[in-house]
Amino acid sequence: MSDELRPARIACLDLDTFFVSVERILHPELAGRPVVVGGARGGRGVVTAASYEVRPFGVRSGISLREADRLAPKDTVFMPPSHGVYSDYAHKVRLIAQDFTPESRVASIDEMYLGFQGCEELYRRAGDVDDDATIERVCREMTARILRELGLPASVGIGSSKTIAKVASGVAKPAGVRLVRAGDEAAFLAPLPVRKLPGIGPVGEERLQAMGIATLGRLAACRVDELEPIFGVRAGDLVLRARGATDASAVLLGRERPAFREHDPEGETLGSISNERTFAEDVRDPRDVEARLCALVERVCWRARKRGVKARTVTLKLRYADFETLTRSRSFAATSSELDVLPIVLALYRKARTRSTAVRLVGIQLSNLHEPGAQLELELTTHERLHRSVDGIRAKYGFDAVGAAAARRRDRRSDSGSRTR
DNA sequence: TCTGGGGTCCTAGGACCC
DNA sequence: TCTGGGGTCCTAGGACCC
Repeated sequence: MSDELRPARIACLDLDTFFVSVERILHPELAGRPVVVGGARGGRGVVTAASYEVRPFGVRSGISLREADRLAPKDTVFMPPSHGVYSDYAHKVRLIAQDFTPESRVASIDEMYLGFQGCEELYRRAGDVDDDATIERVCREMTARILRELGLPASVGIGSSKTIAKVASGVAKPAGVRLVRAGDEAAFLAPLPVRKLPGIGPVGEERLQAMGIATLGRLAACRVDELEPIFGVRAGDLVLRARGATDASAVLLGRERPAFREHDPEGETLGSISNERTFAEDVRDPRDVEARLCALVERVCWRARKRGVKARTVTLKLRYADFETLTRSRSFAATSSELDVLPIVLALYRKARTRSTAVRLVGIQLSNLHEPGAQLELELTTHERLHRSVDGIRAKYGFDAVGAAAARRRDRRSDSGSRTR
């Protein structure tokens, strides 16, 4: 069979309860104990990862920490996430995976796709006649090595498209490998609930439920025009994928997630940069809110400069205590300086904050990003010179080492006197 | 279920231009 | 004499993913 006709062989490598697994490496005494990563017990956030020990009690990622506290056994350990450490481990996993195939795409911190078409000869042993079984064996060797060298359990799904591989990896958990052979896709998907298909979330699930469609088999039998009112232009794609079709992205593995993209050769989209913060307690005083906005603007602008991009649009996000959420955005000449962005953000905020209700969350997003051409030293504005020196210090000591927001944080700490050295 | 934080992509109306 | 059509940008909101 030629390369064009041979069905793609794609593996989805997914780390099991990744954040929990890393915490257990750092804190071996957590092994076998119920663990929730997300924040302090009863805090304001949500669960980002729950160990298998607490799942039978209904604790899963996405539920509030308060709810998790109510459901979980008393000896459950709650801990805040340490994202920097998780990134380090994710990187080590990627290096191991790349030993097995040169074709890989990072999908998120704990998930990647691997292409195996064309590798079969490399891995075939004497007597091997079944290439699917060969790749399945290789994937088991890969997860065994990740467990042995890093201590991280992982699962793998193998199929003819990213969708099939992804769904199969979910079925394989925990610590399993699930192969779906070419031709078996529709039968594999049919009994699964619609929610298992990437692209169908809580809203889509509910709307399908209202139409009496609960399984992917039923969805696969739908006509596209029946689903267009619900899913719009995505209807056709969803039906095809529910039928197990191999989409165009399957062979090429698609693009990397823009969050992990270095830059964009075509120059059409560079994604966005955002930071948002839910306050430990709702904030009523507008000046306090403005101080938090200032810190967020500083942070996103710093990240933009690190990436070497300038933004043409800023979006303010405001969530009141009663959860009413609004966004306000403004476009302007491309910049990556908080000295340009902050006045715009403050004007947006003062206009948008029409209620006296306390504020729960603020967020800042930079979008409409552009890569400026190389600049001569002489062309740098005063602002840009200032940022260069500040960012140089941050490169050594981190974001919080210097800056207006950092100064205010230090003030607050010494004011409260709660911090001792 | 009193609901995080980082993203992507889609929709839809209005402005503005040709 | 109230009237076109297409293209593109801006703005606001929402679904979804991990």
